[in-house]
Amino acid sequence: MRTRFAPSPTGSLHVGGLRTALFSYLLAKKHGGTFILRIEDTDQAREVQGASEHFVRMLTWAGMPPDEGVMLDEAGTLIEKGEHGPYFQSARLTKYHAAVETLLKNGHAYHCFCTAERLDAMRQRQQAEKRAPMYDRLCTHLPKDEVQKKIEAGEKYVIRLKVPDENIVFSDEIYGKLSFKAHTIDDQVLLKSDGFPTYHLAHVVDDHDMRIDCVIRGEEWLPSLPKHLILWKCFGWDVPKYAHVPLILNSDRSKLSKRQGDVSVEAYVEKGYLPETLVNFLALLGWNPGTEQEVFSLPDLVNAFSLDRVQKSGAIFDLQKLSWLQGQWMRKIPLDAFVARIRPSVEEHYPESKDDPNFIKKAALIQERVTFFAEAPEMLLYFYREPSVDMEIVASKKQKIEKSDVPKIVEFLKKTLEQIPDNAWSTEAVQAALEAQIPDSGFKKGQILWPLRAILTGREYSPGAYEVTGLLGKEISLKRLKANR
RNA sequence: GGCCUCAUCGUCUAACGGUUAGGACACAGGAUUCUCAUUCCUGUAAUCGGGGUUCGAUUCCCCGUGGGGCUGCCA
Repeated sequence: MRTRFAPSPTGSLHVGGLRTALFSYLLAKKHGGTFILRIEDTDQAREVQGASEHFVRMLTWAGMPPDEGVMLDEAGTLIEKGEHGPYFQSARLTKYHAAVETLLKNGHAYHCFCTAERLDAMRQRQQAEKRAPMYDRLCTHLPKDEVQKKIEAGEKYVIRLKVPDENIVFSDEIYGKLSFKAHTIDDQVLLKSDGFPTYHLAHVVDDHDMRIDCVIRGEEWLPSLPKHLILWKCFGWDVPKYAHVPLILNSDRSKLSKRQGDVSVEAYVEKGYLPETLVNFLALLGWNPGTEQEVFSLPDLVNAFSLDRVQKSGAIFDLQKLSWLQGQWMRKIPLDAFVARIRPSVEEHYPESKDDPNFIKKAALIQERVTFFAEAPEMLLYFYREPSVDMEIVASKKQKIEKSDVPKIVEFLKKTLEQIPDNAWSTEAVQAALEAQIPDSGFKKGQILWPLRAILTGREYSPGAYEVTGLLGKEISLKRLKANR
């Protein structure tokens, strides 16, 4: 099974593009096949420098680097690998020209010398008459010698497909039976006047050359499918399977666009989403496993994926579910990997954390409270810096603590904690000591633990009082208590 | 306008003629707990409308309605 992802290097990778790539990747891997990256750079005007490299980087980030076609070598330079290249369409011009020659020779295509002005006027007229804008085939009737004369005179021309008069019926892997009426299909331009092919020609020639078994692309291509089918037939080549994937939508159900949020994969990378999160989320957007499992790693997906469980209708990109999945994946990360990921930024904020023997324990406390790695330094602040403590927070009304009680509570905490020997200090020891003494203190557990936590962290919300006290150590804990008598 | 296409809770979706229409996110309650987060339990919430076919339609067919895509010498 050979599949491909074939983006146009006109900008950064779109989340919809990544999902199309994901489905292609999954289908290939499901069958032990090959996932190919081809670059469709036939529009010179719209090309963006560095886009191809960017695609490879994003695919690699997501865990699905191409097996064949355009990729990066160890040194990070863009290379092509594979027997069916070149994999940049701009390097395949002779192949397209040869294909066009066959079409011309067999009468499936013709030269068209119509100017942009004439075409514009024609379309306007058709619109005004409430007819579908289509090429009127003026140049189909040009005699051969006149065509020759015009070419020799240096007149600009394009090559158009001569659409035969027969209806098209086809079965898409996702949509099922599809039908198109012959007279609604336009004589598509195949070769532009600059000598470059249009998408339509290049797609068919390349997917044939590259032995693609299943073409997976966005639903927006559905209306031009009949043109492609006609081309396969004109060339006499076996038609691959086609799977058109439904669109990803904005919350107002329009095609996902930049105005309403982030559409580039890079934006999600920068925000700190894990590749696992985005891949998992995108897979579930339009596909379901048929079971109640929701959390899938890439290998899980390879195992479970099939095209027949892909949805036909577009799906709204739901940030809330994405965020929930991020939480799921954050908590799934092994502790040592989590530590490795937050370590650099934490050390940058608090250089002393580098020599902290309890760093791992502190990291463990925040792992289930963190959505993005970048939150870690802020969440660990009170371990490495003196927090400013607000008496309004310490004397919490919700915990039924009066300001006048605070000195007594602090006194109790000091007395109890001081009893713990320096070398026996630990979360467990703190817990044992406090729980043994609280019943006789005249206060409830919450009236004791809330102020302790608030004084040590300066915050309303944080990991538990025992854990914080245990990890902060006896000296600092008592120092902060004394400062807030 | 024309062509193609889609349609189940707010959102993502399951149910390929017979279910009290299921799950997840979100939301609301509750449990656990010193707070937050996590976890667990409970609840609110959907088959676009109208015709057929059938003993029986979410499911099959037709017609509406609504949405989306395409309608470029862009992809």
